[in-house]
Amino acid sequence: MIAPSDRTPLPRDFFDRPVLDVAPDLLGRILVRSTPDGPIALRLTEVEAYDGPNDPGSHAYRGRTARNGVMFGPPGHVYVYFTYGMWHCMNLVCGPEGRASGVLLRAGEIVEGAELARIRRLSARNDKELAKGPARLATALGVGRDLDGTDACAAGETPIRIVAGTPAPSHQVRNGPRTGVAGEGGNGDVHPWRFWIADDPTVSPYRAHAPRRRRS
DNA sequence: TAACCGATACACT
DNA sequence: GTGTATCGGTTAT
Repeated sequence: MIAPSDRTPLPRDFFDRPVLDVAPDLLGRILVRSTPDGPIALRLTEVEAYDGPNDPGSHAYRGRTARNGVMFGPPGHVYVYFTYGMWHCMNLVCGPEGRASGVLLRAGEIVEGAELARIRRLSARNDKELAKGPARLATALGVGRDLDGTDACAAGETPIRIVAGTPAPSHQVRNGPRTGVAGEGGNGDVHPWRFWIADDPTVSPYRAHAPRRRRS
């Protein structure tokens, strides 16, 4: 169950900070997804920061487009993108409006509504896999492009909100190169902006960027 | 119009 | 644990 104190979304000020401050602070927080069938709550265990203007790994790096427009808007809103022609991934917009920074939600532990998540994640072999990976997380929560631009800080029965939860103590926070971003993880390791909770079984395995095989 | 992007499932070892 | 097949949307040309 969600405690009454957990019904209040984190304020917009929480997200209106440098993305590298927000990202680790999101670990241990609870994402509450309201669906017609009931709520699903997820404790965040792994995130990645993307800093629009400086960050070649960010969708916003090349400027504003129809797809990434939400990233350029006010903080505390949800940016959802479609990838691999099959899946969605979910981000939270951070920093001041126009900065186009965001945090990709990579993994978490379902703490309420697991029965609803299991229906969407039939291939998961156990509950730890329900949201282990960004597309799995979005699938488990039933998040698609229709939720792009949702305000996660709004009051009332919103589709998505982030509540305080129990922030991960800093001594349990680890960071390292981001998954699947070109140039990271090798000698470069220029952006060790993946943050996770140490030893948490729901954190996704690290995979270096796979070089593309030339199309024949 | 075509190149490019990228997370997962599953088969296999 | 490793290798491979899978796709539609986005962007630049």
